Amino acid sequence: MAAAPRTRIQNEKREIILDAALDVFSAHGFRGSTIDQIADAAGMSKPNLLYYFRRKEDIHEALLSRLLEAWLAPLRAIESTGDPLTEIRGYIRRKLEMSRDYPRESRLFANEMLQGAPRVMPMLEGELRRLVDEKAAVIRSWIRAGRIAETDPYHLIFSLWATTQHYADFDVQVRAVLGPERGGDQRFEDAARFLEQLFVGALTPAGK
Amino acid sequence: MAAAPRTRIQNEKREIILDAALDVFSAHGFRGSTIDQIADAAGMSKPNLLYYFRRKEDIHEALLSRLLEAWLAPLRAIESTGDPLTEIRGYIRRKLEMSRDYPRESRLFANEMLQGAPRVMPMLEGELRRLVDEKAAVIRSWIRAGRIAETDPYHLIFSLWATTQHYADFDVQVRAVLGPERGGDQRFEDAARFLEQLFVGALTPAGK
DNA sequence: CGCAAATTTGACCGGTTGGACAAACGTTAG
DNA sequence: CTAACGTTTGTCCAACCGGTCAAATTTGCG
Repeated sequence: MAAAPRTRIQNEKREIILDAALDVFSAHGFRGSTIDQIADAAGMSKPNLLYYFRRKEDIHEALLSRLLEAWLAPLRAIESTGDPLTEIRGYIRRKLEMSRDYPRESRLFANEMLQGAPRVMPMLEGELRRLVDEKAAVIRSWIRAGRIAETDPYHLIFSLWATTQHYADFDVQVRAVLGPERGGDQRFEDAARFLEQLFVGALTPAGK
Repeated sequence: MAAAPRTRIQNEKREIILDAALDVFSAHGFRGSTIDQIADAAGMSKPNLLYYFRRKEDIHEALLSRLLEAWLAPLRAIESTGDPLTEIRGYIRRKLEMSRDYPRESRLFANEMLQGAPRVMPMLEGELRRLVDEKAAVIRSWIRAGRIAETDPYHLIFSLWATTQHYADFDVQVRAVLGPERGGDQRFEDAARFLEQLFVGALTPAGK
């Protein structure tokens, strides 16, 4: 495996291309995007772009593999040794920050899911599944210890994903419904407050 | 407005085309789908398909307008006169049934959102926004009457949408994580149980 | 049946798309 | 300075795409 040596310009231009491609792919999906669109957005000619990435799919692949790393990080950060409700609140906050700061990445992932995950299926069935199994076991141990209410750990995780990613993937809808006055930047703070209340409220054990 | 008279064959074939197009559009989005793909899936030649729908966009438009009606119905069905927690449980059940029985429609809508809602923006800012405002007022009246806990009605609605639609839009991921044994049909029953617990648990007023 | 209207098909068209290629242009290290 | 290497561009191509059209076929009705 000889590592391809990269020049300074190569590193810069590849970064510009990936950023432009993220715009395009996250909005139109792989098939719905064209190399010309990406080249335009990157401010270069199509042949020039193809000098840095030989095929359209190479760009998409680079984006996805980079995304998947960042995708699992917040879940991995949940510690079995911490206070359960604090850990979950922290997870909500991290995922919500990702929706606010990296909405295009979230939409790229959503696009991949809608298409049936043709390119990331092995990762879903492998790495992701193992990680979720592991964290589900942690949640179950919290339940057994009476530190959170009895609940289905898998569907709890799905709900955390769904509610937080919603603010990136369905951003247009959220903003349209809230209107200009309530749809400003503070919608993420409102969401954080609401979601912490929702999950903490439902997970606080009956005793307390 | 002269209603275009339709023959029996026209009604049947248009239905077949719309069904095939729903398959294709919901997986690849508008730009990522081709007339040939749809014609193939519908079992007819491209010119034949274009005899029933003159333009690709006409098919997409027909699907969307049909979808939007069904989309608002469950929310509309929430009655201010009913028992709050029963109404919300019913809403969860109806939305979850839609995710189970009409996942392609959900994905078509999700695709439209990811693309920035170019074709349904007026509906989001008009009809949808008005309806959500109306139901948010209902929820607020429940809160004022002390029948459910204090909460943000808009983000509550977003969470209900997100959690229920997740089982259609991210179906691949849900099935991959649950695996073959737990990812069978009963995942919707498990989800219903979990979500009712989640929202009822968080919304039950402090007194009770 | 027999005929008009509805349906289906194959051939075709102009524009777009992903990608190849060689020539021109820049950069940089000796 | 200059040769070698890295970068950029214009041109080109075959496949694909949305859509047209006229001819052929089928259907429904008196």
